[in-house]
Amino acid sequence: MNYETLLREHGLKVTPQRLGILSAIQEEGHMGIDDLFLQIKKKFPSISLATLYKNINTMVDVELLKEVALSGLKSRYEISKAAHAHLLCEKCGQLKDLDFDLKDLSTKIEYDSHYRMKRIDLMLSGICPDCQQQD
Amino acid sequence: MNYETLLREHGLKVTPQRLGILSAIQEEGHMGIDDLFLQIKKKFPSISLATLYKNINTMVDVELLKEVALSGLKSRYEISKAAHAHLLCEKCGQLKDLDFDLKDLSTKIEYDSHYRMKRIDLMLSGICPDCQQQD
DNA sequence: TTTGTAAAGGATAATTATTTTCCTTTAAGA
DNA sequence: TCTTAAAGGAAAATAATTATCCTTTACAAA
Repeated sequence: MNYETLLREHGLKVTPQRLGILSAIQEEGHMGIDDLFLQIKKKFPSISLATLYKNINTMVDVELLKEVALSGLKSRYEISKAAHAHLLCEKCGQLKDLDFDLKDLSTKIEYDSHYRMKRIDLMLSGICPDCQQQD
Repeated sequence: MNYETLLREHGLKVTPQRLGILSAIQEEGHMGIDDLFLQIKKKFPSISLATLYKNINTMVDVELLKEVALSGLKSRYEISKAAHAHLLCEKCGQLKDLDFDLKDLSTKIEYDSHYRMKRIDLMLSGICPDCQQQD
């Protein structure tokens, strides 16, 4: 994926920090602010947490990133893509994408409810196979 | 609904503040901390915000309440019931239950993924019919 | 290229959100 | 009634996020 193009397409300036943020998120799939800050500091030791927050917010605003809200935990962020489901392990915190297309469901509920639908999120949470072993 | 029984069944003491919190949530369907605090102050002007937080947390811990996480907004809380979907209006903030049973879907994904599933949430968001008019 | 400028970065302060502490009060079982 | 562990309230402490202000930089127009 070309992050420079991605940023420009969303009307944002290309900066080294932004490129670093995007590649870190892409590499992990999803990241929370704190992990992201630790990760990004490896490449940019002087980056400010405020810069990270500002960039996350602007990228969410232009819908380059999507915030995944989790109950009881801080949000994670992912690079926007077609609506899909998420699977969270409540023990180890790993968040995975599920290959489950939500478009048809969204369209159906849009039709039934008369809402102009913007977004659909399906979140499953439980204990992953690895963590089940450890009990 | 009998809130005294509900509290006792979850091993919690019955207090006037807790009864007030539960009936406020039930009346509205879902509430965030701040609205809940305003509402509950009508009946208990001296209630502390810390008390509200503590009660919400304990009731979530014993699964009497469920936290509904929303991206970009503070969480809402609802009284636990069978897994159902939610519909949020991004403009007016109203959150509604959708009569959409998620059990079968959860069971299927549990089987496919080998996770021990604890929870499933389906959240749709968009603009409600009323707010569409106002544009 | 150079240059002008709006936007981005970094440090810090400020604000907002949530939790903890500590003392008083109360629910509920003995 | 008592007893006591838990709950309430006020305030302080901590965590999370945003705003401010000055410096630096991306980038487009000359």
